[in-house]
Amino acid sequence: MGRKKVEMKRIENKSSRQVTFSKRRSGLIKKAREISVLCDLQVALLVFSPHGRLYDFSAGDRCSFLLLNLHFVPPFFTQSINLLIKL
Amino acid sequence: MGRKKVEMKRIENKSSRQVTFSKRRSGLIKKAREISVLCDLQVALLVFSPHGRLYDFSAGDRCSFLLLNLHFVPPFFTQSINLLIKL
DNA sequence: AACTATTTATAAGA
DNA sequence: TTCTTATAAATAGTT
Repeated sequence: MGRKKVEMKRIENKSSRQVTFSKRRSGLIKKAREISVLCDLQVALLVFSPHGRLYDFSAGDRCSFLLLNLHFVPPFFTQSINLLIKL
Repeated sequence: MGRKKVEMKRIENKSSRQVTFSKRRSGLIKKAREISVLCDLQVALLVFSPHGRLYDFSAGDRCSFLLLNLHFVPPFFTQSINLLIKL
């Protein structure tokens, strides 16, 4: 959709990538909210940066979660854990 | 989009609701994958039934999570906890 | 499970 | 960066 069909690969230009993210994020959140309302479900949407940091979290109007992002110090445990608690 | 504009409220007819869920779920997962690829992000999508059971989990091709859904017996702890671990 | 008339999302451009 | 608009894509109702 849009003036041209876009190729499905990483957008190399940083500002274009940022613009696309900003536009598509709203669209994605809108659609998540819609399916949530229409189909009587709760939807959580989690977006992470390439390095695993939580970048965005959206749960829709009818959906409440508490998200705890726990970081651990390497080398004992290099992963991060996200604790998602339904309220 | 479609033959008519739909009102944003719960679809009461169960089979229509199921059909809409099936159609829109694929669309939502597709869009989550697209933003993930285009913007170089990892996206996790969690869908829960009205009573909090995990119904669907999707993380896209480039995104690996391990999701543990822990249930607790009431009345001591009535909530469920979802442990989302980045791999 | 397909089709297709329409609505909706969005890539470029202003 | 916010608004516009041409076009691609999603999907509601139908077959």
